[in-house]
Amino acid sequence: MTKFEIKDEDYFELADFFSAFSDSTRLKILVNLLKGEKTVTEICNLTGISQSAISHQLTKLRIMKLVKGTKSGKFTYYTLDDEHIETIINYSLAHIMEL
Amino acid sequence: MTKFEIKDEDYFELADFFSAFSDSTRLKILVNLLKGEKTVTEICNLTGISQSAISHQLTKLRIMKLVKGTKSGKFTYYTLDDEHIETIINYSLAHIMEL
DNA sequence: TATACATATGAATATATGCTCATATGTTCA
DNA sequence: TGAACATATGAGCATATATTCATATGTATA
Repeated sequence: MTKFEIKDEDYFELADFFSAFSDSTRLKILVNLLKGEKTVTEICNLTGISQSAISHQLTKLRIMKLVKGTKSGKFTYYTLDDEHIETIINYSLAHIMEL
Repeated sequence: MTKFEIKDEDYFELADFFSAFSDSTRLKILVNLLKGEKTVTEICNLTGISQSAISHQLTKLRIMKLVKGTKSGKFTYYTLDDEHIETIINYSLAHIMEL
């Protein structure tokens, strides 16, 4: 049971948070980053999704503070920037597996 | 760490699952149902959202098997139909409160 | 230095989504 | 029975979203 008051703006913030996980491309990116740091090209190869689409989604994930990108030479190394991602994805994955 | 293989279709299913939580109206409905069974009109009054909008979103939540509606006379009593909802919402709520 | 590689990003487009409005269906009760 | 109430749903509309295509920027290397 939710024990505290949830303000109207909290619902929008919460909806935005869940939106980050509501797209298969972003989920694929996040799941791949669970295994460790990756460059954009590596994520493209692992997912089979175009460079542009991956880059656009990484930008969104960066804005949402879920991933972090570190530039080094011609590469940008991406890592997860939020410790809750793994728990939420694994919990929800276990959930849909039950169905 | 995710220990098993995630199939391509699983990503779409997972994205659909998160989509259920990615709208403030649906979140408001779900949070209100955490407190127990409610009729459509009660949810409208508690949220200040129109009957039509609530009914449309309840239909979506029903299709996604997150809520269940039981007709009795002129009322339809809605309840949560998935034990994971409370955990996921509370965990994510705690998360955004940290920011 | 010229070329290939790595990444980011704007514009255009197609599709999805959520709301309102109107209305249909069914129930209760005076 | 007729009016008020409760809910569901289709159509239309406005907005959001994801992708592709083209291109810009920066780096490495032959």
